[in-house]
Amino acid sequence: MSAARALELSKQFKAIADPNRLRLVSLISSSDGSEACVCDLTEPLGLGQPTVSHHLKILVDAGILHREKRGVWAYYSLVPGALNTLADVLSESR
Amino acid sequence: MSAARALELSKQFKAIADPNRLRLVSLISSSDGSEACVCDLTEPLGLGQPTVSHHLKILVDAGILHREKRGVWAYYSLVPGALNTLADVLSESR
DNA sequence: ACTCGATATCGATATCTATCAATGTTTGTG
DNA sequence: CACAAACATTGATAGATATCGATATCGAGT
Repeated sequence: MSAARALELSKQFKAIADPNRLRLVSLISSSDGSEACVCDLTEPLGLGQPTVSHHLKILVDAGILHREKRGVWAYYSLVPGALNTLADVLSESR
Repeated sequence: MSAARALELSKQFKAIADPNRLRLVSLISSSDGSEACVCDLTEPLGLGQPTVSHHLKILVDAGILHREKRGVWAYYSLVPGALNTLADVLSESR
């Protein structure tokens, strides 16, 4: 694996290598319609709103979540295939 | 996903969420006999021996690598199934 | 236009992390 | 036993990160 490829992948793995962000991804994927807004996510995580927004931004910047603003609410959903790419990397190194 | 489970998984994801450690796993898995000693890993990574030992320890502590001392050399290999578990977690959240 | 509610951004801080130089430990060899 | 090689550990430091409080932005309704 090239250093460049490793750096690229590590950015995505870093994004999910946090307990609260893992729970965010899990909560969103199991939400109704596979999307959720920030207000639905602060309470189950026990974190403040700015902190949740911060984590969501990291996941969006890493290409793992998609953000769609509808009215006052921001809806977050999984980017199709993003996690599969990471899963494949791990599966290939068995 | 429970907070405890998320914390447990995040420790393993943190272990591989580093470009040098991703390359270590890749190098080891593609090595002859699927194992490598520290002396084989410092040069391709361009890191010092203590730094490589540090990264390997993190991967061992996370349950991703196995360490076997034979003579003066320490041979590192993948723990069977460890990466598959992580891959499955990602696949389940599609 | 004004206000309110939802979300994002900013600033600060405490904690963690990666790296290296130096040193310690262990194993094989003469 | 002394020495050398492979590896681990320690100490120090610079950089990254998580969290929070305060503030800014943005859209909806009155």
